[in-house]
Order: sequence, then structure tokens, then C-alpha cells
Amino acid sequence: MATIKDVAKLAGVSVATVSRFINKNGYVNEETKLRVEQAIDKLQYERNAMARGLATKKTETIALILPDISNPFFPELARAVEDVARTYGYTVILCNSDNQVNKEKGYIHVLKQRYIDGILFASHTLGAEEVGLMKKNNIPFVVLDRVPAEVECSVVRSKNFEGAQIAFQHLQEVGCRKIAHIYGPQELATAKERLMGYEQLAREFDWFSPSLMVQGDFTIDGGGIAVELLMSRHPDIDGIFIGNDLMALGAMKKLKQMGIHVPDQVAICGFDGIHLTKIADPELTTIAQPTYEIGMMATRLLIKKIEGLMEEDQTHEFDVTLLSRGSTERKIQV
Amino acid sequence: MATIKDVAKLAGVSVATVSRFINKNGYVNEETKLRVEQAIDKLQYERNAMARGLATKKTETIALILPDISNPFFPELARAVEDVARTYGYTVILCNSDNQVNKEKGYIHVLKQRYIDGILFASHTLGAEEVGLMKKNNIPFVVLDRVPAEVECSVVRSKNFEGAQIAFQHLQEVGCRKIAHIYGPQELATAKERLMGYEQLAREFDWFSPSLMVQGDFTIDGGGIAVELLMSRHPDIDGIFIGNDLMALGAMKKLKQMGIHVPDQVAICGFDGIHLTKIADPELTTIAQPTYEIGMMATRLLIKKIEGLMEEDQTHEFDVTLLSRGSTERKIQV
DNA sequence: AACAAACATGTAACCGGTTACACATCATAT
DNA sequence: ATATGATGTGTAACCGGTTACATGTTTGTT
Repeated sequence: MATIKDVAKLAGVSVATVSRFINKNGYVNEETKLRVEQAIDKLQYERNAMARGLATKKTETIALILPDISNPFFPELARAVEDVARTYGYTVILCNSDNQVNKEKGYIHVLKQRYIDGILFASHTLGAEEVGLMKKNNIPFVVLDRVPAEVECSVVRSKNFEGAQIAFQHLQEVGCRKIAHIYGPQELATAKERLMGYEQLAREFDWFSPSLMVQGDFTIDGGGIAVELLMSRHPDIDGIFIGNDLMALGAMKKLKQMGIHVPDQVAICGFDGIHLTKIADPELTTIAQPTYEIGMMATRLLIKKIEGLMEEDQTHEFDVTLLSRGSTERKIQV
Repeated sequence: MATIKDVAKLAGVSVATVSRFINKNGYVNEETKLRVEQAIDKLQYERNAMARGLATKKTETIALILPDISNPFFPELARAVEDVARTYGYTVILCNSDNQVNKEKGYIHVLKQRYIDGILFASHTLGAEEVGLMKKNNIPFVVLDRVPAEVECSVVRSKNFEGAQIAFQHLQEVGCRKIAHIYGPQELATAKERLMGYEQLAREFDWFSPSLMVQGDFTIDGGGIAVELLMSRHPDIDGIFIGNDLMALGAMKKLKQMGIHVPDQVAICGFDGIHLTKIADPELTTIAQPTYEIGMMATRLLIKKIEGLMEEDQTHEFDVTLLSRGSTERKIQV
């Protein structure tokens, strides 16, 4: 493998000149440029990222820490991140944290050792301590789906609270008279906000009861379990807003097994807008997040931070959109 | 950030000794070890992967090149890869090739510059040229889902041919009398083998006709289009083996729209065993690949190659298993 | 003509590790 | 008593780049 010295020798110049040419900084004579270029071509020289990184302390690498890539919400996000990163010449390291703090910390250490330029946090357990760790080590980072206040940092997120309210109103509009909610783990800001959005509206009605709110774990099976409990408590509910699509799909399946018809007996509205929602039968109505856009925005923000084009922390909130589909398409309108 | 020199100074030894201690090679006196260890603790020293990589030409990083992480087949694979990689201290770089040769080449270049230790190829377009590029640059690699003969390299794959035959036989056993096949892009070895498995058995029957084999593109929508064509040609078919689950799901959806009942009128069997198959209604019968195991095996193989524990190229073939579910559960048995 | 500014290039230190080699000490075998 | 091998440590070269600084040459200005 040719090195910069080989190129310099062949072109009859010093390594400094070659370096200047490659990085396009400093003066290089036109003729010299030509000679260097030819030498590079002839030797098929490619600059060594390792050596460069050691000297510059930049690696053009970012890390994406997420709970689990096999959770259907994340692949699209990951794809967006990688797409944007690549256009800027960055490489993406994939990290699955399983929402475990110690794994996250482990990653942060490894990433620090490797001079990673920045980290994208789509993992939810991020606490003040990790944030401190990142700030202390001066690693730029952007987080997804966090409540903005908590710690000072850049955030990209969706309007969960508003989305929940859109879901609730939609269920009402299709004729639901008693609407329940299955919410996700309360450590997750997203789940909490969606719950709050629901509760605020639901409380206004006399049919409301706290037992209409049941916790699930954001998995398919969890959705089934939660809906079973819910139906046993309140056999008369006719609409459920479910905190994420995975649970909603699980709930739909379970309802079918229980002989309860969706949407006529119970209408269902999920949240997230993952692709699976179109495979279900009936298709699942959901509050869709612009997942790809979120990933793009977060990556752009991170790269801006890395390249020093942005000082202040920013928060970006994306609108969500109702995808009204079969699971709330009731024949019996009010 | 503390460097090895700082540690050496504090411990009152040379950097060589510290390095020996850290890497556990060469002799270090027990007492000295203690002093060095204390210095490391006190300074919170972490060794710089960049400098180390420059000196050793190893980075403890592997790349996973796949067509598209948002294709539901790949997240589980990626997860397996990352899990195994992490236990060996390796980091994973994610690359989406969209099955485009130039993107793959681009990645190989970037990865070479970065001294990546090895590459896992789950992308299908890999041709002799790229393989040559890798071999020339002496980058260890393992490929997934390739026909073994093609070029000399390590391969991890499933028994596609056999799987197709299991699917065919299963459809027969549940009473299908005229079984069609929707196959995937023939550039993909997997798709080709599945087609061959089907064709070999189907040809034996007098109902067979080449027009029972229709090409699809391995996407959900493609499955719908293909099944529509198929049913217009052969309204009397009562079973379809479909080359991957995504197309099978699309086909099921389309059949439902066409008013054709699955499984009673047409039974469907897919291939891959992605999780989505359980969300569909009826659940999709499929030939499941041990995706996670495949990822694990491939990663282990790659790391062995990297660490020089394996010279010869190996091929690993995994058995597939029939998951018999609703989409082939016919009330009208023969 | 004198001088500043722009242009062009080279030297060498530095980034933070690894490791070959030299050297010293000590225990053991002969 | 001496040779031998194991143990323990330091020096300095090296990995392959970047870049501050020095130096020399043009060009333009007044």
C-alpha cells in the first residue's frame, strides 16, 4: 500500500505538498498539482484514515445507539442515518443497547477510545450521568425522543402529546364512545407523553376511569396481554388508542382470537407508522411519525455539531400524521 | 486525555513496560504491574484505538454490507452480527448497498482506507471483481447466501433448494393439486435455488406448465402484482409457493382484495421466516431460515479469519424449517 | 526601486501507540 | 565457577499522516 511518502518521492515533492494537495488547503502550484495527481493515480494511493485520524483527531465516523435494530421502528431510522452520513462522508457504527444503561456506558467508552466524532442516541435510558460523560469527553451528540428540558442537549422528536390527541379525536369521530388506552413503559418519554395526551382529553368524559389505562411493554405479545386485561375490565369499550404499533398489532390479533371484531366492535389506533401496519388485516390506523425525516434531521444536526457549524443546542419537533385505515373504519357510524 | 506516556511517567517506568502490561505480552514484574495499574486508574487512562490501529494495522472493526437494513429480513441478521462482534470486542459498521455494485465498491474503498479488519457481505451483487478487490487488498471476508462454487471464499447460507422442496411437499400434503411459484430476481442465488427446487418437483406433474412460474421482485407490492398475473393465467391453482415472505404477504393481501380465500381456495407458503409472518391473518406458513444463527456463524467465521485461526475457506449450510401455519391450514383436506 | 503581500515548498515535530533490540539481573544446570 | 535461559526494563524506530514554521520566489503597489 502506497503511502504519502511514496507519492511525494514519485512526484518529486515533499509530503507536506502532497498533503496540501490532498486536503486542498495551502498553496500548491498548478504544475505540481498535476505531478502529484499523476503520482497518486499511478500508485493508487489512498490516504490512511487511521494515520489521519491520529493526527487530526477526527474519524468521520458516528455511532448510532439504539435499543434494538430488530425492533421494526428502527431500521428505517438507521437507514436514514446511514444515508445522510454517507453523503457527508461519514461512516456509521451500529450499537444495540437493549435499553440497558451499562451497555450504553460500555459503548460510550469504546466509542471514545475510537475517537468517534459523534453519537446519535435513539436509546431511551440515557440519563444525566451518560450525558455528563459525553459532555465531559466533549463528544457531540444528538438524542431522539427525549423530553427537551431534562438535560441541555440537542433533541429531535415527534409531537407525541398532540399525536395522542389526534388519535383520540379520530376514534371519537368514527363513533367510539368509550375509548381506552394501552400505554408503554413510563421510563420512555414518548410513552409518557402519549399517555398524557390521551388522559387530558379522556378525563373530560364521564365514562372515564383510570382503569381504562393499561400498561404494556411496547411488544406484540405485550399488546395482546394488555388488551385481554382491558377487555375483561371493560367489556363495553369500543375504541382503543394504543401507544405503539407493535402493541396495537398484538392487540388486534388477540381481539380476533377473542372473537371481537375490529373495527366494528372495537376500533384500534396505533402510533409510529411502521410498515407492518399495512400488512395487518384490517390495516392498522396509526399516528405516523416521519421516521426517515427524523433520522435525516438528527444526523444533519449531529454533523453540524461535529463540524462546529452549530453551537447552541436545538430541539426539532416533527408533526405526526393520522393514517386512517381499516382498523377504525366502522360501518356503524354515529 | 491521558496518554501512555503520562501513565509511564506516573508509574516511573517506560512506555514499553506500560504497553506490555496493557497488552499482556512480554514480562512485567508483579510489583511494576501494580504501580502501572494504579497509574492507569488514577489517570483514567484509555488507550487510543487510532494510535494502536496505526501501529498494529488492526482496528477491531468489521463492516456489514447488506442491501437495505429496512428490509425486514436484515435487522435480525444485523443484530446477530453485532451481538457476536461485541463479545469479541469488535465494532460493526453498517453499510446499505441497495444491491448496487458501485455503492459496494465505494464501501470497499472507504473500508480499506479505514483499515477495517473484515467484511461481511449480505449484499447480493458481489461479483468476481469485488471479490478480487477484496482478495487483492487482503481483506478477510465472509459472504452470505451465495452459491459456493462461483469464487473461492467462505460462505454461510441456507438450504434454499431443499427448503423449496419442503414447501412444495407441504402444499401437496395439505391438498393442493396445482401449485404455482412466484420467484425472486434471478441475480440472487437464493431466488434461483428456490425456483430450481420448485421446478424439479413440479415438472413431474402433468398439470405443470412454465407459466405457473412468475417472477417477482421480493417486495410486498411485487408479490401482489405477481399473484394477480398468476391468477389471471391460472384461475384454478390452489397453492402457491412464494420465494420470500415479503412477496407472500403482498400476495395474501391482494388475494383477499380479489375475494380469493386463503387458505381454502389458495394455500400460500413463503420463505425466510421473518417476524411479520405472524402478524398476517391468517398467519403465513413459511420456510424459516435460522437468521440469527446465520449471522452468528458468519461473524464467528469472519473473526476467525481475521485472527488467523482459519486458513481454508469454509461453507456452512443451515437447515431450514417448515413453520406450518394458517395460510396452509385447509379445512378441505384431500 | 523598495517593500508588502501572495504564492510555493520543504523541514521536522507531533499525534499515541507497538515492538525489535539491547542490556541487566537472577536462577539453574553443568 | 561458568554457561544458559528466563525474567524485567528501557531506548528508539516506526506506523502514515498533518501542520507550524521557515524560507524563497513572484507579483503588485507606490
